[in-house]
Amino acid sequence: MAHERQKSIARNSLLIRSLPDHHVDILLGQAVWRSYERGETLFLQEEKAQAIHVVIDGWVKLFRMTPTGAEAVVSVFTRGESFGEAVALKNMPYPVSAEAVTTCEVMHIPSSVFLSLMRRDPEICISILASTFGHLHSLVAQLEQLKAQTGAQRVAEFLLNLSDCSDGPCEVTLPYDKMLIAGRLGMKPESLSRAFARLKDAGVTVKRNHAEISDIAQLRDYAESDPAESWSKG
Amino acid sequence: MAHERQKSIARNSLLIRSLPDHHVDILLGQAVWRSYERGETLFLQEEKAQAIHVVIDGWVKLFRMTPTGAEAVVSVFTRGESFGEAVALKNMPYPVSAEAVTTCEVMHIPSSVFLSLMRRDPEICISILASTFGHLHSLVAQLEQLKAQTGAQRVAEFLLNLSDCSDGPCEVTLPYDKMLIAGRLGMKPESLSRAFARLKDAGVTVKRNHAEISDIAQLRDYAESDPAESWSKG
DNA sequence: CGGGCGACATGACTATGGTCAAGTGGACAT
DNA sequence: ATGTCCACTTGACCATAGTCATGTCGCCCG
Repeated sequence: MAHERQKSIARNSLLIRSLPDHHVDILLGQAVWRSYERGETLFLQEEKAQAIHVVIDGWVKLFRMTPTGAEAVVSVFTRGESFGEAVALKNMPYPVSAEAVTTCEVMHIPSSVFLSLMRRDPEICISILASTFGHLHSLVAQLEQLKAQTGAQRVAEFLLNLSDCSDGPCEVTLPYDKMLIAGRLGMKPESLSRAFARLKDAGVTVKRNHAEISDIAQLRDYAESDPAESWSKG
Repeated sequence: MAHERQKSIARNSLLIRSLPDHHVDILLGQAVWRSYERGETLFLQEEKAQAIHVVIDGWVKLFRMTPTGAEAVVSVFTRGESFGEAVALKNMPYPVSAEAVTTCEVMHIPSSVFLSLMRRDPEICISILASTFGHLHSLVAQLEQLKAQTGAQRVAEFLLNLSDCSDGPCEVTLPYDKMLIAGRLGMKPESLSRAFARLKDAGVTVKRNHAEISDIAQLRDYAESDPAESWSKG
């Protein structure tokens, strides 16, 4: 059963916030609300999708198991973010598995509910397309990063995304453990450690799950500089 | 103006093929048909999207320019494939640029046409979501490949995707030049050369734009084997 | 026919990042 | 307190792939 706090987070999610109130009430009313413990599975790759998922609290990761058993993290979602839209509405098998990274609360909207609302009001499609586009865009950005940046630069961007200020010094808290951050950024934990070490030159100090950035602008320069130039003199 | 051959390719595209005939006729009737020369730009990153694009013939690449000027190829489309669906319907700026890789023909469907049809028949949303899901899926697959496979393995998968037979020997023609293949697979042309050289051990011979595979199954084994094991013994 | 250009191949060198192995240090339970 | 577990760090080593330089081949153009 949903408390008001949970419903309000759901209302503000990218997926739902632009819908008219009477539709939102129907969606929230028919949704399934669940808690997951750290490590619990939400669904597995190849499973048939039957719901759209909205994270209310905590963190959830999407990942793929490669044929050789290695795990590739595709994305990590938190409060207000949703996933599975396109898959659920087509009743297709998930291309990824989902697992709770921390204790978390998730709202599941059965795709049938969404589908019947869509028939009544096509505007809802646009909401879904908007979130789906968001995912598309973030995957494209990840691809660009993997192809064009070094590990340390990807870590720099990761920190920049966490920080809310736009210049000067800043502090950020790492939202989940470093093993997962490494996975999300396409590297091994050892490499992440070394990337953090390198970022010391760019004014970043990391202690526990806390990072201090001495100058946001400097870090941004580092993240976007050409890997070829200016490193030798490190 | 569209010939019948062009219209028939459009009808068979993933985006359009599941729509009812009377809608398809409207879409094809209002589409803009254009030819592009090799190197010509279809649209630029950050430009506002106003149409959905369907490739009728030739090859089109989507790519991003990084802040440092490097180019990251996101995908390469050919006959029957469409792109820009989610972006166009939200009137958002393209996250990528598009360029003709060969001389090609492209059909542009103004998003207004799609939107008005959607209001009449919500089923159309599902078609759009289906193509969008396809793109999402292929990006996820690319991410997994980049994170979990070596260059030579990615080349092997690329060849496997081109081949239509499922075992035994096989010949494939490289669909566009090696510089672009390298970009698509996230490597430099030099590395692609070396990757092809390595694949000789896996039974692949490349001459010009023609590749001979002595045994599809063997190549598949190579593509999915664990990078860590079995390589030292070259 | 010869010159030049661009795609592609190859060699030498370097750097990024994966692997393995040995630590450190915090959290938690007994 | 003390031991154990696990995340994390660090060092040594090596494979992969980027960079730079050079060389070859095919092609277009005069």
